[in-house]
Parts: sequence; structure tokens; C-alpha cells
Amino acid sequence: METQNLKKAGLKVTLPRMKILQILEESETRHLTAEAIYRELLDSGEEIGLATVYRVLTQFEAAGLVSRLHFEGNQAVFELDRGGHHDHIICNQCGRVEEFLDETIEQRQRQIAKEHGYRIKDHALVLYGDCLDEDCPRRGN
Amino acid sequence: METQNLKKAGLKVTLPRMKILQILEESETRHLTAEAIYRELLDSGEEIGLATVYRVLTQFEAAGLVSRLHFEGNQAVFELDRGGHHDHIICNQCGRVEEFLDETIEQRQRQIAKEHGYRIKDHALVLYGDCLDEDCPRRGN
DNA sequence: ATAGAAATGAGAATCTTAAGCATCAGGCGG
DNA sequence: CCGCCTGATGCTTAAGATTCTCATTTCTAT
Repeated sequence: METQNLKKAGLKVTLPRMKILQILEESETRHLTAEAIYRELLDSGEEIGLATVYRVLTQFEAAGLVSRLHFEGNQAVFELDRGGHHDHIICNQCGRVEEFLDETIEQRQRQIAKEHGYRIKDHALVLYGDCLDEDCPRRGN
Repeated sequence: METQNLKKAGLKVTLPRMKILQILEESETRHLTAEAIYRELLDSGEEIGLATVYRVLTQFEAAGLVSRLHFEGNQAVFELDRGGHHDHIICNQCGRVEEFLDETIEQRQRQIAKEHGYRIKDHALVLYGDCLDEDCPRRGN
């Protein structure tokens, strides 16, 4: 229930926050821009301001409820933080986003950071390619 | 010589282009924002518009002369393409950028893409941490 | 040198995101 | 259950980054 997540995060339970959380939870793609969330809310008849969407997402991020991802392009993408760290693979054609986790890579990253004299805090790995899904507009090309 | 690179890239040899290429070649950090390049040109007495810097960098990118990197934050960072692919490790405190290449990671990436049914075209890996350099503002923290 | 095409500079425009501020709503005391 | 207080919201405006427009200038080939 959204209410619980919000309270746990120390955020007052308000309609906009619940709705946004709900959209993030129910999203098919699980990776949404602020704009996309905003439009979805408008479409479903909610009265909400884009500023609120950004504000709430930023608060969610600070609270650890969502992650803000910077893929190529200019818009940030938000995803609900479901616990496990993972990296991303994105189709250049259809925009599909998939998640993966590879312990070998994770390990090598830690090792590399150490070798370079860094205390690693975070990392971002994104693979870009063309997916071979039958719905992909450029399948097989 | 900058002239050669420009001609090879099929770009008309102009003063702004040569100057920008030169700055990219001689830069200590090797990772510059458009703004930084612009300011450096202004400081050295050149008359140039910010729009030109962006335009030229975009052309350079299209020509394969430079790469545009999207680290955290909103500004893109440009680096001269010296041939070899590499990934980046960035200090959260001092902004230092270092490059690395790890064949194990590269291999795993190809493997993962294949397993997920993607024809991989590109990837971006950035490690964020705190460097232990003596000049780093938060050394040892 | 000269014309034609392409490049530049300055400023306006655009896009994304973050304020500022007046109004509204959720949570608590009565 | 009602009303207040503080924080939340919505709208508008702003700020930062990048692109576009267009008149003017610069290359390159002749």
C-alpha cells in the first residue's frame, strides 16, 4: 500500500504523492520521465502541476523510494527502487529498458576503483543496442 | 595538426573549429564542457559565440572527432576521441576524471547483451567515488 | 580577387527542472 | 467531529543548457 511507503519515508500522505507512487508501481516500463507521469495523471483526470511531479519525485529520490537515471537524451528517468541494485540495457530503436546484474562486472568495478585509488560510492552502467523483439520497429536490421 | 583532422572529417577549416580542436587537444583534464571551452576562448582573446561552440562540438561529434559524455549533472562533457574506447571513473569531490579499460567487463557486457537478445552498439560505464589524491578537497574522508 | 556556399555571432527560443508565492489540505488538539 | 497550523500544491516565473534564426562574415574553388 502506498500509504505505508510514504509514512515509512517520513512523508506526509497526500493525494499527489500516492498517485505518483501508484503510477511508478504499476508502470509497465518501470522507467518513466517526469513528463510521462504528469501526462498520465492528467489523462486519468487528476489535477496536478508539473512542478509537483518534479518536487515529489525529488523527495522520493531523497527518501530512497526512487532512483533518478540519466540515460542519453536530456530528460531524467525515474524508477521505483525495489531494493536490488541493477544496471540497464536499452534498445536504441524502441526504447525498451531491461535490467540486469552481473556479479563479475560488479566485482571488477570495485577492483578497478581500488587500483585507481578511489573509494567507490556508486556507478552507472548502461548498454545501448538494438533489441530483437518482434515488436521492435527495427527488428532484424 | 588541426587542419588535417578537420579536412579528414570533411569539415571546412575555419578559425573557430581549429581553436576548439586545439583546446580539446591541449586540455589538462581532457573532459570539458561547452561553457569551459567557450570561456577559455574568450579568456584568450578570441571572439566567439557560445552557439558556435555548441554547433562545432556537435559537428565534431557527428564526425567522430569527439565524444559527448553525460555524467551526472546537467552539462554534457566533451572529450577528444583519441581512438581507444574507455570508461570513466570520477571523483565526487574534486571532479577529477580518469579513464580505464577492463577487458573482463567489456566481455561480460557483450555476453549480457547477447543473453538478453540485444545487438550491442555502445555502452557507458561511469564509476563515482572519492579519490584519495592529496589535492582532493575531501581527501581521507 | 570573386562569387557562391557554408560558417559565425548575437540574441531569441526551447526544453527541462527548480524556485516563489498565494492557496489548500492533511494531521493533531480540543 | 471541527478548526488550526504547517507543510504541500498549483501556477507562474525563473534558471540553466542547448538549439535555432538570420543577417553578416569567411572559406574554397575558380
